[in-house]
Amino acid sequence: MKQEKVDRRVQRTRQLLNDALMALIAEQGYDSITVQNIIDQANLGRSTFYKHFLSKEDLLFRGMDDIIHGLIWEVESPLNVDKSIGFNQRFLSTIPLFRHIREQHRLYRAILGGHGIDIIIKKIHDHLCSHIQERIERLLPDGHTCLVPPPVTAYHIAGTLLTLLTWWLDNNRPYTPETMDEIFQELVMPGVWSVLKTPSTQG
Amino acid sequence: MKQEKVDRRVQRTRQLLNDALMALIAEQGYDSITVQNIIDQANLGRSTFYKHFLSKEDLLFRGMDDIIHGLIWEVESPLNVDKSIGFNQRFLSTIPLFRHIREQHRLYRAILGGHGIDIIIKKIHDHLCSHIQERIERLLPDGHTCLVPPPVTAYHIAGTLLTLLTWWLDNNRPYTPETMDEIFQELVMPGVWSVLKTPSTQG
DNA sequence: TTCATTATTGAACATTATGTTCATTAATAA
DNA sequence: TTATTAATGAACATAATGTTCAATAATGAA
Repeated sequence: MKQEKVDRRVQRTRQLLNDALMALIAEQGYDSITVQNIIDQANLGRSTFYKHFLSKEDLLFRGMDDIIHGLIWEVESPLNVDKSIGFNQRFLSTIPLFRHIREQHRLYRAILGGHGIDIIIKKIHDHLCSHIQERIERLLPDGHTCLVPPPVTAYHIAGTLLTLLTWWLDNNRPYTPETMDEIFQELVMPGVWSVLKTPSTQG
Repeated sequence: MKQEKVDRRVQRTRQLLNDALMALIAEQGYDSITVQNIIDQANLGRSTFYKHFLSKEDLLFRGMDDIIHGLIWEVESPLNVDKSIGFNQRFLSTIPLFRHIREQHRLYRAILGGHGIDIIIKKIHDHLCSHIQERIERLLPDGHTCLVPPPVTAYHIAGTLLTLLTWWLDNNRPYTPETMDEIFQELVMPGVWSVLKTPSTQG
């Protein structure tokens, strides 16, 4: 039902600019990139760039949805969702996530690592947060109160995931995705179960 | 034993520039600050700025040691160090840390919050890391192997601390430092004890 | 194929911030 | 008091941003 017929040239130009940006990010990081670099890489005219985007930030923002959806999909993928999940079952497998990141580790290292891209990290964190919060709420019995409010717990889990990912990328991925998942389960989940199981009034 | 006699004018100028930067960071965040803003705020000439610093980054880098030492001191403070600490005692109280941050929350929010300053966050994380790693090693029996290597665990703890701090600052500090410490102990420490107590070969 | 429409091009331009230079003025230490 | 050193501010060079416009090329629809 799509009636948006975008001119072939427009599609091509946007694609070229987006690819150019991603290539440059993976190559030299984000901060030092200039509009000139981008149009050189894409081999397009200066005015063409500004016909389509306001700035390199604008190009980044509109392109990052692809990256983020690709990443979130790995967390949300049907294989990871178990509707009958309970307190003693696995809450979240991070194996697909680590595998996905490994496949494009140069790009993800530029985004998450050492001098990462703030705004994307924040967006990824936001998405992870709301997804994890949903999982927590789906899992809690009605009227159950926790020692720590679920939004804080979700924020914490998303944060630890990003921290482990960052460490992994900055240290050249010394462990397999499977091992990283084990580390996540052992290091993060005990505290999470602890605050989810324990109501404010100890019981 | 200090034989460095720095000209009064030099001290004054550097102090003014540093104060100006901190005030601007707390007021409008770091990214949008220009050298012009800084010298306007400090009420100094343009060439004076470049006599002392190479760029606003340079000014930030040389000034941030004060911030970082102020913060790290709260974690390392004698009250927090217990040489006889053992597996079942408190590993780290974060109360002084949250109190310290609360005192300068505008500055710290600009540094750690929403659009924080990457390079400082990284530096703080590095310092926390090595401090926490020392604590872990001081605490482990000789020859004890852990399920997760202590450097990873230290990296994780430092990350969670910064995550909780960031959440706290970005949400206008809804809880007391004491409550935040409780959250830290309940959410983070169970996993940490779990991986420290458990050797690679389960025992 | 034709042709009106729309996108790309590149050069020129205005603007803004950076970083340097230097002669003049002012503050400092001794 | 005085030699030394710092601050000043205006002028300048540089580099990146973002805009404009007339000429050219690609596109889609008939």
